[in-house]
Amino acid sequence: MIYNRTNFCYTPKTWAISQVPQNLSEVNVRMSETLSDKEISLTFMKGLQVLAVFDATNREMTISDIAKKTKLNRTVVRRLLLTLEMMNYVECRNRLYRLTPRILRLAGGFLQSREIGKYATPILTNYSRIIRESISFAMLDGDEAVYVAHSPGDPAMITMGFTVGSRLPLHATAIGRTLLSFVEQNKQQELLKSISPRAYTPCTLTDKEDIIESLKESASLGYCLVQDEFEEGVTSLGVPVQHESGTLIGALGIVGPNPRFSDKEILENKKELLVECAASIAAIL
Amino acid sequence: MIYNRTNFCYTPKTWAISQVPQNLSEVNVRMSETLSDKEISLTFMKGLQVLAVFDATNREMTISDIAKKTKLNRTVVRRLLLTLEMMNYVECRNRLYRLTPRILRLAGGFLQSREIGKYATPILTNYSRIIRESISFAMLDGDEAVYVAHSPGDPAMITMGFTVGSRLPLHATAIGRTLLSFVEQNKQQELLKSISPRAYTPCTLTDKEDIIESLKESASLGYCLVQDEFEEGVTSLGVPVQHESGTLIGALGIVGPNPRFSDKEILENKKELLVECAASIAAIL
DNA sequence: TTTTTATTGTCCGATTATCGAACATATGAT
DNA sequence: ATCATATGTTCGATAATCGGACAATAAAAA
Repeated sequence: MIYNRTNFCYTPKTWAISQVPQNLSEVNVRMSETLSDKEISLTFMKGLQVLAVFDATNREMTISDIAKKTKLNRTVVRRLLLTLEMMNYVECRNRLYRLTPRILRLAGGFLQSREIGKYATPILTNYSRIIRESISFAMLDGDEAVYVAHSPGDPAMITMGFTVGSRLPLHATAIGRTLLSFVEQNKQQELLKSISPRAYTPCTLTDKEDIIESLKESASLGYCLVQDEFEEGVTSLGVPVQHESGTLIGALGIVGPNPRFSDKEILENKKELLVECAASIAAIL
Repeated sequence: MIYNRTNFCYTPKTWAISQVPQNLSEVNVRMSETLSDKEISLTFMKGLQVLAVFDATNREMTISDIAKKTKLNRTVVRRLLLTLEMMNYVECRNRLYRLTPRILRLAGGFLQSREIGKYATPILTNYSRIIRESISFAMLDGDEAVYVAHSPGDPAMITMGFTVGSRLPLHATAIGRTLLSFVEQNKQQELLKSISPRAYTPCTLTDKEDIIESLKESASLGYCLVQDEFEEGVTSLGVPVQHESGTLIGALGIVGPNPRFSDKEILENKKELLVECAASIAAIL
């Protein structure tokens, strides 16, 4: 007998409530109310947590790293990583685990859907030629805007590193504020409650009243212009992509140094083209 | 007492071996040999299977659809889908489940990694301006080439619907054959064994000897040119992206109607620029 | 080198989360 | 109305997961 388990302690599903949703704001509140806890698969949740810790800044991690970040038991993380490795979603090079291109298979169904992959992207590219700006198509995900399609225009512009999958705050960017402005009212209320507006620059609107004011303005104008609020010297323009019914699908945005947007006429022209582009995309969705 | 379980039968882990890897060729053979089956998490595997059935052609499905496709028990699929729904990775609109933008969080760590998102994409865009062609960056995943970055050049070109996450066969495309040609020898052998070359057009090389011949030619030339083999009237050009050490990272490719590649000089020029682009990308990886 | 520290690998009993047949119900087509 | 199909729900059986404990290994410090 080698193992001497004196104070063996099996802590049961307590963590299931306290720990699984990485940040509570992300979990749809209505869901957690209606869905009873036993209807869900805890192991799968943990696995998804493990996958989700790989982000832009954490590209490769050790088992322990991931265990710390996810607050999961190390041996559990290990088993999940081995599972991922066996399925070729991750690879391990001297103890550092990283995602493989196989991971795109999980998102592939979304990215390559007819709507986005096949139709939206070409339209974006088309208009980016006309407007001579890099156009992004973002959708609402929790309290963030997510780029789901992107037409790189000016190479200098995308050096900021925004690509498909990039996430932006809703309150400080034009594309985000557009989403916030044109989303259905009750969702807007909910989001406004949940977000805590961080000041990216001294210009960032952090007071919720101010933000609401800006949203109202955008709603009446049909577009949103944000200057210096996410990055100083940078202006962004956003327009909504809506169904005929008015329901929000997403938003288009262009970004550039302030001077590009200073001329009223040019701005107006860009806006109109962007609106046209949004209509084209809405039409095929 | 309502329930009358006469012939209750609990079929245990038999499926774990027989059914989990959706197609066996995809599972790294060495893995399944070294990794014992109890070191992996079966529930997580099933969850990943469920996510993976969402692809370009199956964008929204019912629980039963997914159960059939994954060959998993319906109630199991249901539980997994509810888990995904609770975590906002899928949404359900009148019984049809579909992926949400949240899914990009799983792939985000890959797409936005410094290498690909921040550096590679701008370089691609840059060179696509110079070459005046849409350039794609693909990596090897199993027996397919996966687009991990893409610079849409000519809008007409990408109407084919290839975007990030798209998958191409290795044997019938230039970018795929480039990967196959420049990958390490034993991996090449392995892949050649596993693939069964489908004839996409009458021109497609389906005889493995012929393919090997073509691979050798590409290896000596340093690039790969494939005409009419994936789609008639279409030519594609591929060059490898390699570390200084020679290890393959991925491949760049451009695609277009045959006439674009017919002029020897223009072709040579495009090739050289593409090689240059590949070197730039290799340098920052 | 040796010591220390951190990370990883492995074991295996305890126990719970998962499984899935069975039944009930809802939906939709003919 | 009838049939067919999809979904919701239950609950006992049990197999998969959990995780503390220890060993082995690697990395860092003395």
